[in-house]
Order: sequence, then C-alpha cells, then structure tokens
Amino acid sequence: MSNTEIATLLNHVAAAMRIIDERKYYFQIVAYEKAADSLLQTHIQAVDLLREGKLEELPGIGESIRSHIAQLLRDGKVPHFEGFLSHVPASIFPLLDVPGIGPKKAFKIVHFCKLLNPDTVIDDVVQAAKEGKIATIPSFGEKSQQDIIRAVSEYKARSGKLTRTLLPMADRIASDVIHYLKKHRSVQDVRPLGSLRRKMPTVGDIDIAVASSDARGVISHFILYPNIKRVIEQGDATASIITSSGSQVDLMVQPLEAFGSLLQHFTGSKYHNVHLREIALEKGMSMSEYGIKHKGQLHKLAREEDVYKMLGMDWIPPELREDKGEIEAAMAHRLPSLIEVRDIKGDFHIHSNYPIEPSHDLGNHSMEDHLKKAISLGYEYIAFSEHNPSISQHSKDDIITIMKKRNAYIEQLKSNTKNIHIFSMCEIDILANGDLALPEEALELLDGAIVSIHSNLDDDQAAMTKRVLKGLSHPKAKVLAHPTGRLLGKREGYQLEWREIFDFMIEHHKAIEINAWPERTDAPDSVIREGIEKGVKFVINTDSHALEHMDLMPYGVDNARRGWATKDAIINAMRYTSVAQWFTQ
DNA sequence: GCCGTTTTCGGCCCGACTGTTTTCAGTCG
Repeated sequence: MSNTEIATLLNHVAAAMRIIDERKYYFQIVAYEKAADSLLQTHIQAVDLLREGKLEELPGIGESIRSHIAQLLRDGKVPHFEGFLSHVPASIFPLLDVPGIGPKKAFKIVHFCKLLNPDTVIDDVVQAAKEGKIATIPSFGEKSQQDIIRAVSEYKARSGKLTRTLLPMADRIASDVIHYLKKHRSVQDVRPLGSLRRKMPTVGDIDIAVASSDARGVISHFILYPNIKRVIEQGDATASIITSSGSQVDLMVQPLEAFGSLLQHFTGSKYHNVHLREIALEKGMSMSEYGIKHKGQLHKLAREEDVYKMLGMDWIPPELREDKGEIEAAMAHRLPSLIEVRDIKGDFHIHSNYPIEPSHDLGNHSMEDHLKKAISLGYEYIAFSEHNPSISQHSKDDIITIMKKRNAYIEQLKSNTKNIHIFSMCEIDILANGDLALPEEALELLDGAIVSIHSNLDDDQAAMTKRVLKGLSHPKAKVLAHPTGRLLGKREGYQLEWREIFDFMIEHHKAIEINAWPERTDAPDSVIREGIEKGVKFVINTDSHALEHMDLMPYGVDNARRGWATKDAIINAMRYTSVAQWFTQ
C-alpha cells in the first residue's frame, strides 16, 4: 500500500470526523490531515520507514497513527478507521476532489439527493443540479447549484492530467501576470510567492503579492488581465482568477510598510506558518499577513527578515519552509548555507550529437557548441555523457571501435580547447541483470560513467537495489543518474533501499545525480535531504539534449536547496583538480 | 492525535471570501 493510498485513507477518516462532529474531533482531524501531508511529502515508502522504526520520525506521525498504519499494512484494514467511515456514505469521497465541495456539502448533497454510488456520484450530482434538486437542499441555493455544475465541468476537464504545473511553466505564467500587474501605476513591488517561491517541482495555484497603497485599484486592474477565463473571487485585499490556460492565480495586496509580513504569510508553507504562529503565541504575540501584534499594538513589517527576527530566529530560505526542522535550526542560528547557482562549476550530463549510435536519444548540438555554452556559463569543466552505443545493433567489437573513435575525437577537442576542461563520460544503461551496457575495454577509455536504469522499471525494491548496486560496483561508475526514474505526473518510478545505496555511495566515493530536468527533479528532495545527512555526495546535472537545456541548471540547484544541500556536498561545486581526483578514487 | 529550551499534560494559527444566512457556516490557503 503506497503512501498516497494511506494518505487518502487518513484524509477520508478526517473528512468523516468533520461530518460526524467537527468540534469534538477537531484536533484529531488536524492531526490526521497533517500526517497525510507528511506521507505525501516523503519519497520513502511507509512500509520501509515502519520496518526501520522510523515512521514516527515523520512530522505529525506519533504512536497512535503509527500503530494504525502498521495495522493497515499488516491486515489491510483498521477497525478504528472503519468505525468513522461507516457513518458516512462512500459516495461523498469522490466529491471532495471537486473544488468548493468540502465534507459538509458533500454529505448534504449525497444525503438529500440519495446519491449513493461512488462510481457515478460525480455525474449524478450534475444531473441533480440540472433538475433543480440541489437548490432545494437547506443552505444551498440557485447560485450554489450553478457553481456545482461549473465546478464539476472544470474538474472533469482536467481529470487525468497533471493538476499541478511544472515549475518552469508556472514561472512563465507568473512572469506574464507580473508583467501585466506592473502596468498599474500604484504598484511598488510584485513577487511570485507560495510553492513557486519555495521552488517546489510542481506548483498548484500561482501566488502573487503586490505592494501598493491602492489595493482596490490593483485588484480592479488584475481582473481585467487579458488571458483570463473567469474571476473566482474578489475582495478588498485579495482576488483569484483562472487564466485561459486553466491555471489559478491568487493575488494579495498590502501597502509597502506591511509587505514583509505579506511575503512571509503568502510564501508558506501552511505548516511552516502554523508553527511560526504557535511560536509567536508562546512569546505573547499574534502574527498574520498584516504584521505582528504585541501587547495590543500591531507592528507592520516592511522586510521579511524582520518578521523572523521579531520571533527570535534567522531568516529562513523559502526552499526550506516546510516545517521540517528549519524553524528549530533558525532559532539555534544553525541553518545550512545552501548551495547557489554561482557555486556550480560544471555539468556532467551532456548529450551531444556525436554519432555514438545509441539505443536512446542523441543530442541536438555538437560538442563544440556545448563547450562554448559551458564557457559562457562560467564553467571550469564539462563532461560529455552520450548514451552508450546500442548493444542490440552492434557487436562488441563495433562498440569498442565507436568508443575508441569518440575518445580520439575528445582528445583532439581537449588539445584544441582552452578555458575549460573536458571529461569523457558516458551514460550507460544498467541492464536487467545489473551488468553495464558497455564492454570493459570501452569503459577503460572513460574518465567515469553515469549509470542509470532505462528498462525493466517494474522490478521490485530488493531486486532493483541489487541491480543498481551491481551496476555501480564497476570502478568507472561514478554517478547514479535520475535515481528514482520518476516522471512527474506520468510515472512514480521505482523503489530503492536508500540506506543500502547511501552506504555504498559513501564507501566507494560515488555520487547520486540531482537531475535538473523539470519533469524529473530526481533525486527528490526528501532523498537528497536524507542522503546529505548521512554524508552522501551529489552531482547536479542538466541531462541536456540541446544547448538550451544547459540553462535548466537553476532548477537542479533549487531542488538541491530543498534537500538542504550545501556546496560541500555537491561534486560539481568543487574545483577542477578536486573533481579530477574524485574520478580516480 | 501530536508535541515539548517554561510543559509527558494541556495546550493546539489566522484570516479572506462567498452564499444564504439575519449573524454565520463552509471552504480555502
């Protein structure tokens, strides 16, 4: 049973408790929801955490929920959960995915209209609305009836698609809106916030903050944005729209003197903010997007640093604001000094168009072009890492010939190139049996190899771990690329026994890749964080198949920062001589 | 149900907006 499935169940139990008696169960509800979020945010499966006695280390999971999950994984069900779930029809749960419908509304609809089939309830509720039945339910009216029809239609239009947007696309949408907002004369500052500012790999709603003394004017301007589908809501200081591309954009406006508080509030995350406000309470303060109240007086804060300072802690980089220990670290003045884009001195994962005759895709541009680009990025070194020659279409001797020729080409390139160092690498498939898809004689020609899984992705965890470790055991294998194989919104990827992988990496001086490709962002931040704590080294690579892909490096750095990476944990933040030495270790 | 540099008991964030309400419930972030 996956973390996603367990989280869904916990959320369902919480929803049932809200319906049964929200006041009575209030703190259990909050606890269950937090535990569910916590499970969704880790890439390590609950069953593994449980086996290692580490499930309770997840924030929001204590003795009680741990034992329920243990029972769930053992027996497939938990009587304590079933007790709550039996009080509500199962047909309410699909409705909870429709924006604007929460547990209470879902229950009323299902109860009054007698819609009891979970498989058809989404369509049934639209039918009931069209027949005018929804408007007759107490506390519902004509408007809410129409809202439900529209909400379901929007929900169905995007079902099956990625409901969150990849970070670069969200960046583009945000910058269009920001460009438009700046046209309003009262706007003094505009910033993208929320998960966009925290650099999450996928972004839900796009949050934007504006500093202005004319909130109404800015909001009137905002809702006239040209690429708009509809206005969701509009108030005195906030508004939300849906763009024609289907993205929700939330706007908040505050005067410049309170902008620091707004930045802090709107950046989140939810649990980071909740934790900060609890600390404020302990200090006799109360904080919101308007400022910090202390002894009856509201202190408006123009700078975000001052919000944290007033609470007695250091400013926290947005990427860390997930309530995963960053607040404690900030209070102790022990926040890590995170890696930055300017620390990056090279890129190891570049697919040029050199005719290596691979089974996977070749790059679009020449090695020479990539070198120029690397120099323009200020790199000290670069590694070429085309896929190995196809083993199904070449004999062993063919492959060795191709690789010798490539090696000679790279040697020639080296002798003609100043200002940057070149490493000769390859991205080599780890075959189903754990062997590398390149003969020994060809491997010896390389400075090092990137190894990765591209086939038989459904091996189970133990088998996949064994396979990866076997692939990594060759002395030339230095980097494990995109180590979970996930593609955001498309596939989950495979599971590895991370502790075993980490130990092996440390002992044999190898590194795990942080793949900057936005659809991958692989390793995931939770894996990076745990690896970093153990002392594992990482490499941030773009996996470029074209020149412009080399510009994706900042997304890799973002993800490394979310994993609490400092520059001393990143191989390609080291100087050339150190990297060259690392290749020989 | 979780959690701890005042606590293993007694706390538990803060606000915006909408619709159907005459003063608030539900949803969202």
